[in-house]
Amino acid sequence: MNQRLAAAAIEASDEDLLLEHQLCFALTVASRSVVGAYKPVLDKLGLTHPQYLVMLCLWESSPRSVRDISDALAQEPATISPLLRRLETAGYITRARAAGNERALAVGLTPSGAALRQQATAVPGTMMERLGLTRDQVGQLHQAMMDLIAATKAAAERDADARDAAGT
Amino acid sequence: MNQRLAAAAIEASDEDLLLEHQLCFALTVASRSVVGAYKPVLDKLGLTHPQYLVMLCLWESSPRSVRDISDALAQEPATISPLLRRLETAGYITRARAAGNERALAVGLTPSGAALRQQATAVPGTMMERLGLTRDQVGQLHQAMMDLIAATKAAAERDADARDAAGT
DNA sequence: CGCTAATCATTAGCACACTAACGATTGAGG
DNA sequence: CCTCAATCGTTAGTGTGCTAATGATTAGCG
Repeated sequence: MNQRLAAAAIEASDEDLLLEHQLCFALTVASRSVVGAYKPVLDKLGLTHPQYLVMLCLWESSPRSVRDISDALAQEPATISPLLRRLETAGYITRARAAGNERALAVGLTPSGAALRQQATAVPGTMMERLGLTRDQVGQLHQAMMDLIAATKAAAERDADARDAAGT
Repeated sequence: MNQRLAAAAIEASDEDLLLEHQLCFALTVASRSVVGAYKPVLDKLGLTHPQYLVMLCLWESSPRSVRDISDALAQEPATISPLLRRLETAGYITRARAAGNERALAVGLTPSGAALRQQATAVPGTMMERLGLTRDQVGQLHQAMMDLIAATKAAAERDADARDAAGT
């Protein structure tokens, strides 16, 4: 029965290849569009969107390591590293060796970076208003995205398991 | 009344700055994760995800101009241009001057590029299965993304109008 | 205690994605 | 006709984002 459903679900139709039907396409465009909608707002703070996310991260807790930040943002340390360098140049963060662990970095806030939080408090509300979204709508979309992320994670783990089994 | 609702909607709360509450964050992670989930599948076709979208575009209609493709994919021509060069190197597309308009380009499919469509027909179904999504779920998410895109477009137009008014 | 494996951050190399600036071609108005 | 503005594609420059490789440090295990 599950077999039949699965078979039915993956039955290929020519219409499935239409660009306009692709969820992945709609998703990437939505992501780029929403990030783009943040631009005029974040420009006032002198931040790009990825940099804004790093600052949110540090306003919640600091100092923290590069690995810690990269885990929180679901990105590779290699992506975060140059980003932090730019934030340091901008004068918002400090980068020092962690006490008691010379290989880890302690990424902290400068007074300027800490002060920026005050201006940033207005950003989420401004964006909801700009996009004409209610808190409920944001919450529902957020949940839908989290479910999608969980689905990709499950797929990645199945792939990893399959690789392990093959490698055995 | 609308004023009161709007005011209530944008009332800033400290919790709004929590990374975990940001729709934009969930959206970017979801986008990267889903694109990442395509990677093992598209690797078999020798395509990156953006390249896959260009091919979908051309399988629907070709030859077409760079401008036409960039409009269909909601991207800048400057982004598409080097992407097309790589697809040409891969042997999937041709780039020739358009008949009757020497400045436009006619981007077409090679036999190899046209043949690739057969293998690609399995991709959407494979991805639905990989992510454990039904057609209904995909449709609902797709609609939610389209609504979000429309909201950002409306915001961008308001910004443009405001600029025009200021420039007057 | 000492060696080996794991962890941490960075760099290099590739591919997007954007804005701005540029040369080439075309169209539209005088 | 003919100039001038608009359109087309490309390039340059900046900023992500990834994988792979590297050097430095630490931890774990004999």
